Amino acid sequence: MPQTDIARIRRFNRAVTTETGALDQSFLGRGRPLGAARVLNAIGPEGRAVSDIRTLLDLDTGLLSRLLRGLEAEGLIVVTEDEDDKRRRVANLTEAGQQEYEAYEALSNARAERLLARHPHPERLLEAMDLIASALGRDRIEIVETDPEDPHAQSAMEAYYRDLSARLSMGFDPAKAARLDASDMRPPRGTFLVAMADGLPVGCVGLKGTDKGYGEIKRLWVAPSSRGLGLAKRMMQSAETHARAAGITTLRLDTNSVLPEASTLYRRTGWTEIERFNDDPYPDLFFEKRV
Amino acid sequence: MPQTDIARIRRFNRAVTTETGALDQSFLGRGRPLGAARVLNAIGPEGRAVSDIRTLLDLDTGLLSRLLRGLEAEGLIVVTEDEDDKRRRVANLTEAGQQEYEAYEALSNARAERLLARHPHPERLLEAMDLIASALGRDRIEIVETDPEDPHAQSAMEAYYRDLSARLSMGFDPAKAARLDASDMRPPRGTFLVAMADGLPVGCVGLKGTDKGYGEIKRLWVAPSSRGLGLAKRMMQSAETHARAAGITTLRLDTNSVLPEASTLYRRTGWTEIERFNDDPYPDLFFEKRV
DNA sequence: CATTTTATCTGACTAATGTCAGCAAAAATA
DNA sequence: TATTTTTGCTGACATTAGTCAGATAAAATG
Repeated sequence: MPQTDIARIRRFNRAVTTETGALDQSFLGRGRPLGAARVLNAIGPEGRAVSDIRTLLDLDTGLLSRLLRGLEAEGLIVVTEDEDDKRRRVANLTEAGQQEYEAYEALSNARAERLLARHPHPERLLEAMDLIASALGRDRIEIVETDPEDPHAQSAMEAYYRDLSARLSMGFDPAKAARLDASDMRPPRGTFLVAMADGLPVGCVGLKGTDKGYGEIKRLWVAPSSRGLGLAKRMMQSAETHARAAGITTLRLDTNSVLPEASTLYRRTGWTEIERFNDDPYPDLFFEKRV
Repeated sequence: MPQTDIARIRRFNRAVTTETGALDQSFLGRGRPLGAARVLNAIGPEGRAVSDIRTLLDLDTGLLSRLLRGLEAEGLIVVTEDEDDKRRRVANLTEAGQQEYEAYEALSNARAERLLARHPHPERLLEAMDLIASALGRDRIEIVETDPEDPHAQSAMEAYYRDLSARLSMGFDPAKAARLDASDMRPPRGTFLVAMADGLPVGCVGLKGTDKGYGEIKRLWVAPSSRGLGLAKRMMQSAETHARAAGITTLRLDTNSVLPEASTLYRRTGWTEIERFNDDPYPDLFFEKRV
């Protein structure tokens, strides 16, 4: 690796560690050791099981137990038995705990906000952050089955439509197509898969069940920050597995030649081009695959 | 700030803290507490004054003193008196210390290298890192007087030429122009200023002394990652100050209309367009300013 | 139902980090 | 030259973080 590349990464590391160091300092300003602050943050307004906190923060059982005891003594949390499994315990914020939690939130939001506010191109900065977050967490992208009307699924689809209308020169009316087939992309007929990276959607694909003897793949999308990581392939494989499980033997899809990456992917993964099989105005390429 | 922007920044923060946490873990693998490892790293192959280490790592005098004692006992460093100021002390790595230092370097380089290697667009990743490092450290950009043949100055100028030939459609031969006026951009006739952000050059400008009754501004460049921060303006102001100090009363410069940001800046900061005053083929706009 | 596993807690430590007062030598300043 | 400031060291502590070996109760397993 060239010397300057190393220097650039080093500079990034220094900048980022100073920044997180400064945030930690400001957290300490609230008079609580960092460990306790982190636990409070991990619990969050929804509450969280003790075992989850442990895996999340990678803490020793003893250490965590004592930190929880401390927060309890401060009156910030209550730890109660889990009803389903009485070995497990769940931590929840009290009224006072909520306030403390929000104070910490405000501290980090303020830093984030200041950073964005003083930057000439906030969106560029956010995109750079997305890119790096994806690069660092590439093996942490999870593909999860989601209801097509779930907010994450919706926001992924909206991004897909934005991308599409940016690439297609002709006008494009997403709202119409969107509502039409939501019900066909739910089990048991079909499914909708969202790729989640650390809580944010970075990709999606829909499997639509039909009565015409074949299933359809719809809305394959990958966020710009996560492209080139083979995510589309992973999602397609997952969709095919779901199709087989749903008893579908033939899959079809349509796409547009302004998205050459897509057709390349299809050709490389066993799809064959076929004649137009619908009268949708947007696509101009049609594929089929037996699964 | 919109909810999703916050989520994006949060995701970035999580990704980055897990990454630095993992690096810290791998540092711990060398059997030395983090504090000591950090001190060893701060000393570096060139050695460093104890007081500098203290401000760099923000350590208590007592704590640092003990950490140094520990490293000394391990035979990794020697701490000697500063010759100029006998109160101060300077830490230097021993043979064994160099080896340990390099082992730590190798650990972080390996992480950096792996990150770059597995990314589909390493250059995009590095640019994103530069952007973020600049955004985080924007008040840490320093303008320093540098010899035009210094490596930092050279690499800034090379970047300038790359930028220029990318924008100019016609061919461009930097080597010729480059060598010509290096000696005119040294005190007392002129100067060369480099904007340094945490050890890396992110901008430059040259002030060239001539015998024609005016000085010339040359090679104004700002790295893409640092654009929009008002750096060009700061560098120009600094160059003008140097010009006044060198007894120059009139400044001239040439530029090209393919760089509209540049001419806008000049017009806004008191420069007036004049007739062509040289026969250089590349520029097509000429400015003058009294200082 | 006996045994094993899981989830959590407690006590007893060790290691690491952080803080503070006081000291001594050298340098800077009045 | 007397005084103040700077630099770094040491000792004495306090706090935080991390580890480990039981102990207990509930759930899972055979």
